[in-house]
Amino acid sequence: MKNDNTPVNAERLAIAQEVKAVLDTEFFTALCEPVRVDIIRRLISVGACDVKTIAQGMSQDRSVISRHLATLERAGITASRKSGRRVEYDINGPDIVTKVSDILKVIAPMAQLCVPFKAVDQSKEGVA
Amino acid sequence: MKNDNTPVNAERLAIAQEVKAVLDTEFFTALCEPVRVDIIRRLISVGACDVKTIAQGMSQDRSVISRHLATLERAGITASRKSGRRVEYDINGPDIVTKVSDILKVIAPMAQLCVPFKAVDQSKEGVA
DNA sequence: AGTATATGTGCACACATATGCACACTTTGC
DNA sequence: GCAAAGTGTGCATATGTGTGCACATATACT
Repeated sequence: MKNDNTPVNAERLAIAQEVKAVLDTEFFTALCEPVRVDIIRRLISVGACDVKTIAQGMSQDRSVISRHLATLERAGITASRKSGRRVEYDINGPDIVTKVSDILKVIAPMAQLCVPFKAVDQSKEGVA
Repeated sequence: MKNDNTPVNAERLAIAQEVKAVLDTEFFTALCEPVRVDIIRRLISVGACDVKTIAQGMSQDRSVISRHLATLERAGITASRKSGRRVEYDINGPDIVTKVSDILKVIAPMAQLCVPFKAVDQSKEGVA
C-alpha cells in the first residue's frame, strides 16, 4: 500500500542537494570566532567605522582586528571603503539577510520532514 | 512612525543586543566543518541512521564520525536514540528551522538599516 | 557461559588558527 | 622633502581541533 516511488525520499534528496549549495562554510567560519562577533555587534551599533576606532574598544591588537575584518569581508559580512589613509568597514546588511533568508527557504521543509524518529505520514500528504 | 530623537541609533543598539543572544557560537561551529556538513546531508537524505552506516560512506574513521555526531547533538542539530547496541542519529529539523528563523527575525531590519556607506534617510521613514 | 558487533573515549599527532610584535607601504600635514 | 598617522603583512608562538589507533563498555547472538 506504500507508494514506493517514495516522494518523501525524493524531497529529502532535493533538500540535501540544496543544503550543499546554500551552506557556505566560509560564512559560518567567520561567525564562529567570538571576537569577530564582537566586531560585528560594534559595527551594527556604531555604523561605518575605521580599524583603529574599532580596535580601541577591544583587548586584541589592532593588527588582529584588521585580520578579522578581512575575514569578515571575505565572508561577505562586511564591506570596506578607503577614505584617505583610513579604511572604513561597515556591515553588509542586505547580503547577510539574503544569505540567511536563502538558508531558511531551503531548510524550511525540514521542520515537518526531519522530525527525529517520527515516521512521516505518506498517505495524507496533499491534504491540508 | 518613529519620531524620537535618535531612532536609528536606538534601533541599532537593540539589534546589536539581540544579535548577541541569537548568534549561537556552538551552532555555527558545528556547521563550519565540511565533514559535519556531509553527515548532515547524509542524514537528511537517508533519515535516522546508526553510526556505522553513516561512517561507511565516508573516508574518516568511525570514531571520528562518532565525535562529529556528538558535536552536532550538542549544537542541537541532531538527536540520538539508543536502539539495542546501536545508536541512531537523526536531524532535528524543527529546532534547526526555529533557530535560523529566530536569527532572520533579528537581523531582518539590517537589510535596510545596515547598507554599507549609505546614510539612512530619517525623514521619509514611514513610506513604503 | 563465550563470541561478535556497535559505540564511545583516552591518547598521541598533524594541522589550522588566533595572537602580538616588528616592519613596509600609503596618505596626510608640517 | 620629512615626520606622523593608519593600515596591512611576514614571522614566531600558543592554543584549539580534526584524525586515527587501541581499548573499554554495552548489547545481541550461538
